[in-house]
Amino acid sequence: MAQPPDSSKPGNDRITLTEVAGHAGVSRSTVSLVLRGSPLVAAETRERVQAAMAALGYIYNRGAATLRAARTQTIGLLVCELNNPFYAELTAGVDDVLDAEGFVAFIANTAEQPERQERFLQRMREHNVDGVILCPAAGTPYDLLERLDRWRLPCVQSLRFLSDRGRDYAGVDYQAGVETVVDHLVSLGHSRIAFVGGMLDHSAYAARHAGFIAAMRRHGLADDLVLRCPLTRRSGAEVADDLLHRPQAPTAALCYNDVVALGLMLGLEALGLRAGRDLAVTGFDDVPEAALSRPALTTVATSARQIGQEAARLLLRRIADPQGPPERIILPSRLVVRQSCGAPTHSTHHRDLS
Amino acid sequence: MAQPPDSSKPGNDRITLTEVAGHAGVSRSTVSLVLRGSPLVAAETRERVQAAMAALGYIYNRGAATLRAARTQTIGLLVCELNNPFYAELTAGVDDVLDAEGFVAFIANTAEQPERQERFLQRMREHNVDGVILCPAAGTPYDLLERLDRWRLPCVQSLRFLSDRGRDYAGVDYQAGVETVVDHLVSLGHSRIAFVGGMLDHSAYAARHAGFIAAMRRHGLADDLVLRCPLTRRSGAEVADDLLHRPQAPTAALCYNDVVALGLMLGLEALGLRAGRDLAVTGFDDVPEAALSRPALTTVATSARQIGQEAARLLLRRIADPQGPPERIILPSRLVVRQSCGAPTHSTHHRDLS
DNA sequence: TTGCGTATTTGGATCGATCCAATTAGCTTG
DNA sequence: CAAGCTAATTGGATCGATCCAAATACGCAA
Repeated sequence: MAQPPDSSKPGNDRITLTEVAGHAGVSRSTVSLVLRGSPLVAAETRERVQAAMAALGYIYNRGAATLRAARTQTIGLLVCELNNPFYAELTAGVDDVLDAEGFVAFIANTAEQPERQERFLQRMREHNVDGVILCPAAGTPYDLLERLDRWRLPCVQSLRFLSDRGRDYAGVDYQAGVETVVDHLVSLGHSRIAFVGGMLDHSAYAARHAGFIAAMRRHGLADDLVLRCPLTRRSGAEVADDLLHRPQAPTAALCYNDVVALGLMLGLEALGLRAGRDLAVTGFDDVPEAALSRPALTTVATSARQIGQEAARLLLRRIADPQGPPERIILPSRLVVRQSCGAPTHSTHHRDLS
Repeated sequence: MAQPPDSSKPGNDRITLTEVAGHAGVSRSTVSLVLRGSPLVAAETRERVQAAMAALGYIYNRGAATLRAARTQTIGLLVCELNNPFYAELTAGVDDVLDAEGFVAFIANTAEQPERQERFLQRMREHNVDGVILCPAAGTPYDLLERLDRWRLPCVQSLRFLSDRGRDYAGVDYQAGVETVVDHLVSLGHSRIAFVGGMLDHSAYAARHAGFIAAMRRHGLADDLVLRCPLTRRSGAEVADDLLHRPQAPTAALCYNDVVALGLMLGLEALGLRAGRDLAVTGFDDVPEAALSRPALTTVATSARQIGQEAARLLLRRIADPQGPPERIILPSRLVVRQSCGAPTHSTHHRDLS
């Protein structure tokens, strides 16, 4: 209460490069070279400088460096729904790669709101990030990519894209994944298959829908049973009744993702029905709970963490070489057959655990 | 191939404050004042400057500002397992509050590795963050907090703490939560209750364990049935057999968190047993899948997002006033009774959905 | 000894903002 | 009308690093 708050002036005691230089008996410039690992400086000098840095507790001031140099070793990561475990896993993958390269990421949850996304991008520019990884929010204006170009801000799109022509992208082959599911359902004897879920328009929806259409046509089946609904358990459950009480009720429901599929299964149960017996149900993503539900959910596994890693690698490459050829990395997905599609399985005791 | 790459020099075309000043016909200093919303500048001038900024597409260079001013409007967020949906939700909460205040967060996944945590903290210092939110990795050396003090780096601990004496903290009342569960189990007639799960030592484990001990003693029951195991579904499942084949087998298992509880239920099933009938099982966290399992899991709901918001609010307050009194925010938890503890419930059709 | 190439080190200018003391403009008021 | 006051604006120094051209040291051949 009586102590003067003078001593708390922020940052007044920070060691600078000049002080390190004084302590080591060399010039500022030499210390700077050591800092950046230049081969120009003699081994003996380097050691002396490093000792001085350690002795004084020197902390590199990246902000000061940024003012003169071009790079900040910093990127922005914009995801559309951070609370979705899938994106959390992706973020962890990004972090894996960045950590190894000495980069750090600003995180932002755009919550599917383009204006929030826009605000965050401006903020990233103010902070001078070297680039961004972007999962574009639904409704993102189409000129965003050109604006990023004009800003000279390297960008890797992930999971979704506004346009991937001539641009870096890391994602999953949604279309092939959905086609595999259709093929599997058809092989089990289904011909009336519904595509369920997905409300917002973006490339990830378009790709899955295209996969559905393509596979159904390939098998000569009707491809017009498409029910759009929000990606929540609740709406998945609500769709059950609607689905079964139409003139030509489907015998299988291929859901946009696991969340909707799990909801649909609950909805069936509430009607006294059972997935896999009364209606084949499949999901997409292979979230942990998919293995856990009863019946366990047939779904498509996508490796979120790996996608994050690839996206980060692509961005670092793009930052290092802005002129290089664009790359698209499309990871395969994998069909995981469980009980919800009614396929014969061997034993309920051999469930996969995490 | 033949075009000169000269035009791609990064950042050579960035508009500076001086150029804005020229365009608006005022001095650098005035523009700077406008930028910081100073009341000193006349309304007419302010508008002229703002128009100039808009016309030229000026982007504030926070790095340059940081060099002179104290603040970066930047914080670090260190979580111990980002892939856990709980932490993802927390991160989203932090982002909510920061976004509103114009701050951004660096994210890092320490993956429970103290050395990774340390590396990241150094990096944060280099980037001159105004403060950090820390969920300390298990095994963090106890002097970390004092070092943070010495560095004058404001820190809010969240979910776990090394020490909360005289320090800011935002978390959940784990102890009370566990006690509520014990009370509930006892009210259902259980007296042999096991505490299952948790391998690493940190405050979040200690608090839950203390809650177990306290409540069991209060009821005059034996408190020595404690099984430690990693927090995965698999180890939860593996524990089932061990649990039931001991001399005085428990009739209830209070699990460290939902993941272990869900695993344990699968383990029971593999033995031909059923949670809620052969063994009461409870969890902690109320992750989405808890409502979804069969039987649905009795658990304790903690509001991750809200904790993130509170942690961010605390940190912003601390940054604004480094000398202010420390605050501890302990959010209550809420018992959610479902079927896995064998309590009578009304109908299986009234399941909560997300 | 001189000249020259290579290896190492250095000082001054610079990046783009903020801080601060000083200046100018515009009004009152005695 | 000069003095005094407030409101608004300004230029120079500064933060802590990097860049770059120039200086220095050293070894070796002519």
